[in-house]
Amino acid sequence: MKTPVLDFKDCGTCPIRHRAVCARCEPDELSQLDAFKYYRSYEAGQPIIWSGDRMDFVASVVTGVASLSQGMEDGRTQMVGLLLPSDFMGRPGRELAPYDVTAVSNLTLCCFRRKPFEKMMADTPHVGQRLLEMTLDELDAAREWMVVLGRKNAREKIASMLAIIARREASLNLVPTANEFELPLTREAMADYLGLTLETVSRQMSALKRDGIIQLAGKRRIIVPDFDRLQSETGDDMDGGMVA
Amino acid sequence: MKTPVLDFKDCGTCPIRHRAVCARCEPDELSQLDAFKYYRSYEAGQPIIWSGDRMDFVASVVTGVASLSQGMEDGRTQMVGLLLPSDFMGRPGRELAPYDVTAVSNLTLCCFRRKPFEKMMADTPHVGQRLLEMTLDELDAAREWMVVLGRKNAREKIASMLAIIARREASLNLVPTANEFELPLTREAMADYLGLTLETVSRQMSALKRDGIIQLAGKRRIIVPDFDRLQSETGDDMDGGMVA
DNA sequence: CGATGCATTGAAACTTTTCAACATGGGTGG
DNA sequence: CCACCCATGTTGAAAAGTTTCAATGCATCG
Repeated sequence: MKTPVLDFKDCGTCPIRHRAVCARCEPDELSQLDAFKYYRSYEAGQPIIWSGDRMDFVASVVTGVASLSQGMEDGRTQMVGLLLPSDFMGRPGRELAPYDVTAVSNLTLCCFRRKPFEKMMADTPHVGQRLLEMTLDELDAAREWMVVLGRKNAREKIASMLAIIARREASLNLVPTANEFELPLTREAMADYLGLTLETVSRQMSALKRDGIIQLAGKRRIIVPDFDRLQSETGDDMDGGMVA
Repeated sequence: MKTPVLDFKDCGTCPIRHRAVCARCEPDELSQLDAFKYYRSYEAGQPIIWSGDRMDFVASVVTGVASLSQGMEDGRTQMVGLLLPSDFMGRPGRELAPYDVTAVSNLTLCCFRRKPFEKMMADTPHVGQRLLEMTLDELDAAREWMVVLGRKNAREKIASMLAIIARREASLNLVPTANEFELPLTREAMADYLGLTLETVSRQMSALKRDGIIQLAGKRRIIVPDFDRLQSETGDDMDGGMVA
């Protein structure tokens, strides 16, 4: 498999230009960023960072999906974040990575050397402001996920995950809901995301298929004939559910 | 019961002065804040905000404990945040509250009217910078909690909660670990925090007591004879566990 | 074509929940 | 002042849901 070599010399053609941490940068600020940015690509499954590693960069996900996960020493693993295009990785001011970061699918990052990025944040308030907005959104997402982990049963967990991925997929493509999409996770990754075993994930996927909530085309492509029906399996409030 | 009337005219005597969102404000900025701040107190158990309410203020917790929780319409509830002194409540730019907020213990808030606070954030970058730091810390805490919810068993969950509360208690009092502290939560609140039923919480508390990991003085006061022993019940790595 | 990695399915074991009864302990009103 | 009451907490036993262990299926890759 050949890793595609990216060559976005120009932020103007960047697919995440309007949603990433640089969303509100002016042309001169983009060229400032350009001075200390570089792209890196990873193949599906490759590790990007191990917990405890020194991290000299922060980055935006340009294409693909990455996971943040935390391991317990006896081997149990919990995914604590799923980074989709435009999401931000790393923390300004932090030397050591607190989580394992893995490329879930083929992935391209737009990396910024950490020190100059921190300097830019100090000098250019709206970069920090944008990062604050994004961090608050991530905190909301993390809290929504806490409800899934703490209070939903296995079927509701699976349905919730599918609904969330479908919605995010749709929002990237600027359509209301995606009724067909590629599931970027293995069964094991889903299990780590949902706090289940991979067998339970497999069983519940089969059950949702058997009940006609979803169809599978191959192992990874999901078809949702009726999004409301999927939504009603999540256990969430039908309408008011989403945060304002 | 009489609600104590607070009268911190002066930020100089404020117990959270050095940790809250205003930590890095200069005297002139504090007097700016003073123009649109006010204190409110609540008794243990009182609701502060219901999900969906209009929220015209943001606030710092001065004393006491508040909870953020999300309900599912069938009655299941998951606590998604526990706000201790110096923690920030509300989101600049957001009109409607996404969670129920409840005073867990007697509570005093230092409230700022939202609009002027937003203006101040725009004009005074370091307020936003401080809020970004605090939000990133909260995100870390939320992710740590996701591991607890997703991968730990009931005993580990209880031990984790006790260890975390003991540590936060200690850090407020500037001592390394608190080996005796007041547990501010009812069994039901603990259950909502941990994604368990209150019966399971009760059983595991009894088990930890039976095994000598903790002692109970009354219903709420917890004594931890050996903090390492408690820590070893959490399932976490002994030392490297804490994020850098 | 056999090996390897991922996924599915079954049955037994285990953990947590559910339902129900009982305990405790402060407060209130007789 | 005491009895009773209500909220909170504890404990037991059966039921339910999830995990564990084990076998099998299916596709891809060398």
